[in-house]
This record gives sequence, C-alpha cells and structure tokens, in this order.
Amino acid sequence: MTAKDKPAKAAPLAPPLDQRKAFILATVVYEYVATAEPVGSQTLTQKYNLGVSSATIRNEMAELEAAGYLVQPHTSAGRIPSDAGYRTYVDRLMQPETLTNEEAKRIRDEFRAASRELDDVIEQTTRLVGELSHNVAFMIAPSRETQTFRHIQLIWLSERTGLAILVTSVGVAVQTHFEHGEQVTADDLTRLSNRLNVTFGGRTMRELGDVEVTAVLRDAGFGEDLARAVEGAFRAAARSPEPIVASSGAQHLLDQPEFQDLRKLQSVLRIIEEQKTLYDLVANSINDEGPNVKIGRELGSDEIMECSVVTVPYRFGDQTVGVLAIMGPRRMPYARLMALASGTAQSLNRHFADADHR
Amino acid sequence: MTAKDKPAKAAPLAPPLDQRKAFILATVVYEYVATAEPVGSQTLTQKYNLGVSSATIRNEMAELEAAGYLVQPHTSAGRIPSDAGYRTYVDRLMQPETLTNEEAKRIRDEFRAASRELDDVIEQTTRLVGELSHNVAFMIAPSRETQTFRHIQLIWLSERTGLAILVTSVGVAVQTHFEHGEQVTADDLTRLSNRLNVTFGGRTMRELGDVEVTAVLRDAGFGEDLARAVEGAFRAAARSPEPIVASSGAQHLLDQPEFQDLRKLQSVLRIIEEQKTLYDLVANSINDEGPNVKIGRELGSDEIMECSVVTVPYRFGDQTVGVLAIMGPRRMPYARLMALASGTAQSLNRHFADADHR
DNA sequence: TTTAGCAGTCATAAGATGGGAGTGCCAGGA
DNA sequence: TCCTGGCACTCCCATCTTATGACTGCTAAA
Repeated sequence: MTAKDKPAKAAPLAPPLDQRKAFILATVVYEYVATAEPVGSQTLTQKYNLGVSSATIRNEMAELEAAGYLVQPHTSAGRIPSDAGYRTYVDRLMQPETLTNEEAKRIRDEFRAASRELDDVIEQTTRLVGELSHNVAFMIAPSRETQTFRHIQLIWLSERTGLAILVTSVGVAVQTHFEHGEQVTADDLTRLSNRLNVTFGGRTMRELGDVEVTAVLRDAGFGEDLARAVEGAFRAAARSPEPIVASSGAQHLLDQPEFQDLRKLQSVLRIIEEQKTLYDLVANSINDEGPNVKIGRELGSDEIMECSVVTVPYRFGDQTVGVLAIMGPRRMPYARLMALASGTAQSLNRHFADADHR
Repeated sequence: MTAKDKPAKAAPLAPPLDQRKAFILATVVYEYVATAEPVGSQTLTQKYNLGVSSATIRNEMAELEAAGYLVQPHTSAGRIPSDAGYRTYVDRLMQPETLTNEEAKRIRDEFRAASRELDDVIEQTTRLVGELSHNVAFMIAPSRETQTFRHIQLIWLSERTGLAILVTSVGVAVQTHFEHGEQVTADDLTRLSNRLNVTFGGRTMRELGDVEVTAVLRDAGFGEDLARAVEGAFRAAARSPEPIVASSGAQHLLDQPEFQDLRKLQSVLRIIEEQKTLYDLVANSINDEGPNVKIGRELGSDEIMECSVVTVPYRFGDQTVGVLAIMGPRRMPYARLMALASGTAQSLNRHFADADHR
C-alpha cells in the first residue's frame, strides 16, 4: 500500500525530514516521554499548536512510521518512537537542557562535603546521581591497568607477614598481604621499598604485571624468598580483579510502567547485579569527548533492549579514567539526563583536579 | 518487641501443643513453604499420612488458628502460618538440616580460591550465599570502632601531600590523604610513623578517635602542622563512615509470589539500597552464639514485615567481628538457610583464621 | 473423639459487553 | 498539490457477570 509509495526513499532509513515531520517526531517523543502513553494524532493537535488538522498529522505519522521513526503497538493505538526515532530526536531535534539552579547547588554542596578518597567519591557520586535522576546510576572506576605506579611501601607486620601498599597515579592504594622470610626486618622492607620506587616509578601498572621483579631484587642483594613475595604482591596489585562498578537507584525502575512486567524487570536487575555486562556496555564511552547516549538495541543486548543509557567520561587530573552512566527505560528524558550526567562529571573532574595537587 | 525472644512464648500465645497439633503445624509450614499456597485440610490428609480424616484436621486447625499459630487469608481458603507459627516451627519443630555434599564442596572450593583481603572476601561471600540461597544475602563488615590499631605508615607522596595507611587488627588498611608542611621529608614521616606505632599500638580505634595526637607529637618534637595533619588522618580512619554492607541476590525476590505486588517489592528494594535499616536489623546478632532467625514483625519494620532474616555471626581470629545474613520472604526454607549460613560462616571463620597468622 | 455429609463463603478465572481512542482512506475544497 | 471533514473499521481495556472449585464450620451419627 503506502509501502509501494515510498520504497525508493524509505530504503536507507534516513529520508530527509522536512520541518513539519521533524516537529511532529520531536513532539511525539516529548509527549510519550511525559505520559508513557502512545501518542495519537488528535492529542497532538489538541495539546500542541500545529496549525493543521489531525487528518494531516495522521498522514505525516503514517509516513514517519514507514520511514522507521515511529511504531504502532497495535492497529488502533497511537504511535511511539522507535530506536531510530529516539536517535534522531537525540542527535538532531531535542533542545539541550541545563541543570536547574537547585540541582546545580545540590551537586556543588554534595561535592564540597565529599571525601577525598576515590572509592568514597565514586560511591557517593553514584548515589547522588541515582537520586537526582530517578534512574539507575552506575560508574566505572579507573582501571588499574591504565594507571601508573607511583609508590610502594612494604610494611612489616609480624615475623612472618607484611603488607604491601601500592599507590597509583589516581591516588588509590591497593593492599596485598604477603609472607616473608623470618629474618627480614622492618628496615629491610624500607630499603626494599625505596629500591622499588626508584626502579619502577612512573611505569604503568600493566607493565609491572609482567616485569621480572624477582631478578631485579636478587641482583640488588635481597633474598630470593622476599623477592618472590614482592613480585606476587606486584602482580596481585596490577591485575585488577574487575573494574569496580557501583550502582544505585534500581528501585526507581519499579515506578516506570515499562517495568511492570516482572520478567523485563528481572532481566534488568540481573544485569545490574552481574556488573560485567554493565561494564561492557559503557567501557567504550571512556573515549568519548562528552555525553553520549545508547538507545535500546544499540546496547547490543536483548535483555536490556527496553533500556537506554547515558554516559559521560570523567577525568582524574588530565587523564580520562572512568565513565559515569545513567540507565533507564528508553522512554527517558534524554536532555535532562545528559545535562545531569555532564554537570556531575564536571563537578567530579574539578573535585579530582583539586585533589590532584597530591 | 520480641527482642527478648522467650517471653512471647510464655504470654498468651502458648497453649500446650499436643503431638498431633505439633505435627499438623509443622506440616502446614512445610507444605506452605514448598507450594506458596494456603494449605487445606484435605491436602494434608492426602499428601501426608495423618491417620485421621480431614474433618478432624479441620477441627485441629481451627484450634491452632484460635491459638495464634495459623491464619486464614480469607474465609474459604486454607491456612498459612502466622509469625508465631513460624517461630514455633523454627524453635521446636523443624528438623535441622545439613549442607549437601555438593553445596559443601562448592563453598570449600570458593573459599580455597578466595582472596586474602577482607573486602574481597566479604564481597565474594555475599555473592556466593546470594546465589546458593536464592535469596538476598548481605554482610556486616567489621566495624572499625572495635578493631585495634596495629600499624600506621605515613608515606611521602609529594612536596605537599602524604598518604596515611592505617592497618587494624583485622588486616584492613584504611587510607587517608593529608597535607603536610613543605619542609617535611620522607625520613621525617618514617620516624613519625615509628613513634606513632610505639605510642598507640594495641589501642582500639575508638580510643584513637579521641586521643590528643597533636600534643603527643608536639612533645616529641614534630611540627605543629604535621602533627595536626596526622591527627586528622587518625580521626578519619577511626570514624568509620558507616559499616560496610555488601548485598547480593535481590533479583531472586522477583521469583517469589509474595513479591508480585510491586509495592511490597519496592519497599524491600529500597531497604536493601539504603543499607542503614539492614544494618540495624542484624547488628544485634553479632552477640549471638550461632545462627538466629527473625521472622516478619519481629524485624520491627512495617516495610519488611513480609520478610524473615537468618543471621549468623562470624569471627576474625578469636573475635566476633561481623554478621552474615540471608533475607527472604517469611515463607523461606528456614532449616536449609540456617545450615547454609552456618556452613558458610564456618568456612569464613577458618579462612580468616588461616589468614590470622599475619 | 472421630467422621461423613452438607450448606455456605469467597477468590479466581473465563466469557460477554460496551466504550473509546485511534487509524486509514476517500472525496471534496482551497 | 495539499489539506480537511467524515466515515467505517479495528482493537484494547475496563467492567460486569457467571461458573467453578477449594475451602470452611457445623451437626448428627458412629
């Protein structure tokens, strides 16, 4: 039918959107995000000033559907945006938003009172964003592999054991217990620490995972046992077990009509708890310049194709080290969440920059 | 409330339970836990060998209801256990269970491969128990206040800043960044560390939060600035922000019929994310000898009166330091979960005992 | 004390019905 | 060529009704 009308144009999924179509698409997204109800032609003419009749809107909407921007849940329902519809909206149609003064103040206050320790900051930021966004917030913490080695301190704890504290470029201390020979003294450990600091300072943790620490130390006159223990400590510290991800706000999902279906809810909850999938989802975003959005199937996982994710990288000093993300239903207020993510990330960057005079 | 456990029994709700009534109550609990359906008199006579007719069971059940052990969701439904019914079942009627060989092996293997660092172990244990129990597992980590001070190491990081690493009796390292005066050298910090170790070794962290470190250090000839910074570090380390609680397995709640109601589910999810309530719930259990159960309203919170919690304390060395807990619907397999909690706690104790030759 | 039988209760599931929101299409008008 | 009013049609959804069946408590007899 209408399919025959347009086939040539409709094929590549990016037919030109004249101004009226663009406005209609944007309005449908806006209205659907606000109400969670499929949007009909009459609703549009009544609530928005379009200057044409509902019949005209119907025709336009039919074309927008044929072009892949809208879909109809069932024959006699209104339209809802498709992934492509949201995508076009986000990339080209929506009005960027900025944080309200209130929100900006809240974020500022929160960071002013925040701890200086990385783990705490991540935990707290996640909580803050979960709360403000009313969606699920999560963060990828700096991966150890990309950090550089800054300092190691071997601490004598008892006659048999010691603790290695390794400080990286982002100020994180990784602790590893180790055993040493019985004749080792606290002084030995201090000398050894100094030696290690001189030799390896500035290297990336990735390199240190492979380095032959044992040989180096043996040459410097330290016992074989101790050297091997220290090498173990290095290895353990370098190999980040998995990038830490905190998350907060899962409860908000229940407020969304799209998750009244318990199966959908459960698959999303599982993904959140697993963490690994979350990580894969947004790991790439660390290379982005600013905020980014992934919509529905773009996430590449059937289990969360009902969701969208807003990501924004954050920095420590001048190195980008992690990602802040907000996940929610596809029907999310993109402009607002992008503003929130960006704003928070900026505060976070500043917070870490302040800390970076370390 | 029932905090004192036993008086509730003595009061109005404890008519003598003859053997047959006891058996019926136990069977109702067993059947209801298995099927999630109210249990009727006919079901009982058909599936269990009671030797009497359903009419007799009906009479008995009516009396059990009058005595407060059973309740009827509505007139023409079967019976389900009340809090008191579950309580009696757990205290006096149920058959204790032991772990299956398979489960025991799984737990053993998991701990064999486990890290030696406290945080990791807690995370991993929570995950394991959440998975095996098909319920929500969570843990209270050792509170810093009760730990004793073991070692502090001040590390020189840059001309203005240093890192204080404080090791406690349970082997946890707390890190705090601090600023020091410009003329301070790494050697100064080492000397200062030694001084602090000698002076404060063995004290509890609680004491250290109040101790006048500044004065002590000034007397020993260290600069005012540095002394104050170190005092700040001490304070920060002593004041545990809140006892860490990891949790895992929230997704399993969705499988339970009692949480099909989204409001109930949401209040439980919120409690889990808040953590504070969870903490209050089980903090007392740290003084228990073995596994313990809190049922429904005994938890003291309306929001989770649909839930029960199994708790068991765990040790580090010879000190009890935390609690492992499993939360689920009141209709939970108590004997199994108690076995699982106990078994895991034992493995955990052993794991930490091994580590305690530190 | 137990049991069979019976009348009564009530949640639940399964049709039946009507309303309403929304569509596509067409023919006439600018 | 584009827009619009009108109309027939589709189909979801809320509401109501009805039937079913799993229970119960009670009574009277064994």
